[in-house]
Amino acid sequence: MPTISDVARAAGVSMSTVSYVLSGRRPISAETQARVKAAIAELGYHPHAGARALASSRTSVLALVVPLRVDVSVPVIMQFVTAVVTAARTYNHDVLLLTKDEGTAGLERVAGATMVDALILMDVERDDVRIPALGRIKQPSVLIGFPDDAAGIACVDLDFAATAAECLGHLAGHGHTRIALVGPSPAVYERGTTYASRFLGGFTEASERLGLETVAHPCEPGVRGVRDCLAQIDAGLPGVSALVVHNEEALPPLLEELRGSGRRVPEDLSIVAVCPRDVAVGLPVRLTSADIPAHEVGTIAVETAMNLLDGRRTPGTRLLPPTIVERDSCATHHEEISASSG
Amino acid sequence: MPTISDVARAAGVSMSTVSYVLSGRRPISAETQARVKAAIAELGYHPHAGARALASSRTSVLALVVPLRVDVSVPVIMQFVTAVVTAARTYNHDVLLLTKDEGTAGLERVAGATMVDALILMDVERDDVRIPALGRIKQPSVLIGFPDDAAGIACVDLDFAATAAECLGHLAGHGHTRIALVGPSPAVYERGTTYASRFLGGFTEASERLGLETVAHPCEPGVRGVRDCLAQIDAGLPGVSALVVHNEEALPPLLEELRGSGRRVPEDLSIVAVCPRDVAVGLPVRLTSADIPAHEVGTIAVETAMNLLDGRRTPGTRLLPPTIVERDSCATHHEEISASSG
DNA sequence: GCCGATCGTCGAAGCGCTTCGATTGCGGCC
DNA sequence: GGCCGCAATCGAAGCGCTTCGACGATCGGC
Repeated sequence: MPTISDVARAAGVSMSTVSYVLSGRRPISAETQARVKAAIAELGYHPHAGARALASSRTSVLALVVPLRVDVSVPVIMQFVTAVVTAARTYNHDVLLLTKDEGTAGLERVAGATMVDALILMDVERDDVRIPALGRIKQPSVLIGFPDDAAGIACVDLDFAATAAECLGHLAGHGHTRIALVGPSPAVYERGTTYASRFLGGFTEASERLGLETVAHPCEPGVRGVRDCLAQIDAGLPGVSALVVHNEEALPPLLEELRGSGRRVPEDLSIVAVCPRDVAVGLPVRLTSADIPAHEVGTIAVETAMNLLDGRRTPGTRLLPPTIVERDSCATHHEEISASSG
Repeated sequence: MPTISDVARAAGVSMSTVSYVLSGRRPISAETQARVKAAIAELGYHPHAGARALASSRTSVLALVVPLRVDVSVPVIMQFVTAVVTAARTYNHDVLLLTKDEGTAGLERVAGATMVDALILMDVERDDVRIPALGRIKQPSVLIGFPDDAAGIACVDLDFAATAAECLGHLAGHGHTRIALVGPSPAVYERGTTYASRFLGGFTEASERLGLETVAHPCEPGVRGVRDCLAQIDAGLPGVSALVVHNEEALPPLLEELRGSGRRVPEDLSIVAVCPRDVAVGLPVRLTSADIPAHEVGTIAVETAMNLLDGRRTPGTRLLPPTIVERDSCATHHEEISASSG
């Protein structure tokens, strides 16, 4: 492994000149730059990350804390991860992968050891124990999600309240007045993952504002969960004509169950789902959906981290506006057609 | 951030003594150890990772190269990742996440910069360009998967050939003689991911050995892919009574399609799937399956990397034996019952 | 009662890099 | 024509840690 002084010797300059060519922090003449770069290429020189980190206290590594065994769909998590890693690379950073179940210890380890420049945390909970830990750390951090007290912390997420309102608005615009929410599994609410309650809050609020009749039920995973949830909905709101589904995992069994019981989508029941685009189009019925903009959220999280690193102040909170894409799961509702009761 | 010399001063010893307490490389008296540890705890000292890497040329970081947008199911990838991260932690290592689409550059970057101690690569292809790159790198590496020329490279994977044989054996044991393979999507074969061809090879070989009548077809993703694949199978092997499905993503639409066309599982058609346990039990019919031991593979990959780091020679290749778990998708076949033709 | 081993500890030399003065030419200005 | 200022480069001082050789003290053996 050649070192910077090998390069310097080969190029006939001093170590510091090589360093400045690499960092661009001081002007170096074009000819010298060329010689240095040639030497670097010829020797196959790579600066030693540890030495660099030691001297500059910059690591070019971002920590990403991902949830492991959670109730949120794995492909969605992976989309966030992909987005973060890709965005990080555009800033010449790599990503160190931590798991949420290491809790506070993982954060303190990588931060204390100066292994990373900044941290990005996914799956933030209402009263997340990791939030106070972030205060004890010298590196900046960005949350994907939203704790109860987001004061002074950079957060990025989809505006779930607005998304819920948008879904209801869309259905109301199609003449639906009796609408049910199929929510995430109860475990998600219990854990205090706030996207669930933010969505529910937006749903309730918009329901009142629009004068709709609605019910909301969480939905356990699996076929049985879906069946139970549908039963509760039918019992609580007879004649329901549309569903807002905020639960990716429930979608396949839900569609299957509806089909099995002879309810056609969208003729008998309209659906608006909240899910990534690809799951919306991958199902038997192409679903009208509010997109989960994982890529955008991940990218913004990294950008925010970089801004923080450069000392730029950034808006504490970024709530991305929802986008509803119309597909084949929403029909216009006419009162008489579905005047049934369950 | 306190440094080792702060700790030394606080404990009234020299820096080197602190270092030896931490590393255990030289004997230090119990009292001294106690004082040093107390000082460490009190000051909240964490060794600086960069400084440590510089002085010891050990980083305590493993690189993990994951495929991003591939045709292999995301949850399965995530299981490997989880296993690797968890196992790495038991060896006090962290994991740097690289994406396969960075290709050779990513490997060279992290290896050249001495950011990691060893590399673990997933989704290895027949003639993977990354293999030669590994030779130019000073760090050891472990493959999850199997290239054509595995000579001298540490590889870990499920024994897919044996798995295929086991699946056929299981079905043959239930009296089935006309069996079709629903393979991965054609893209997987084209990419040269060898697990597909190893499975197919094992399938063909066992089919002949057992005197079975079989066909094999790749299966495109989605409902249409499944439909086409089934049509081809019915045309090519009329009266087929069992399916071996080596394609997790196809399972849900496959079951749905069968149900839609009135073919019951297992009464009319038996199925053995190759997939992780949780997808096997999460479907409408609990599938008899050959497990994909992601956790075990990931763990062994990390162990192997650690052995390599410690200079221990390890068996170049680890092929894990298959395990078939019987569930509800396999029925005993009686000639007369399914004497139909398509 | 002396010698060599052994144990526990210290000091100092790096590891490879960044960065902050300092230094050297040079052209332009009064 | 001397001086100032700038552009381009160099030298050296660390950054925080590991590790090797050295050293004093203790101890058993003869």
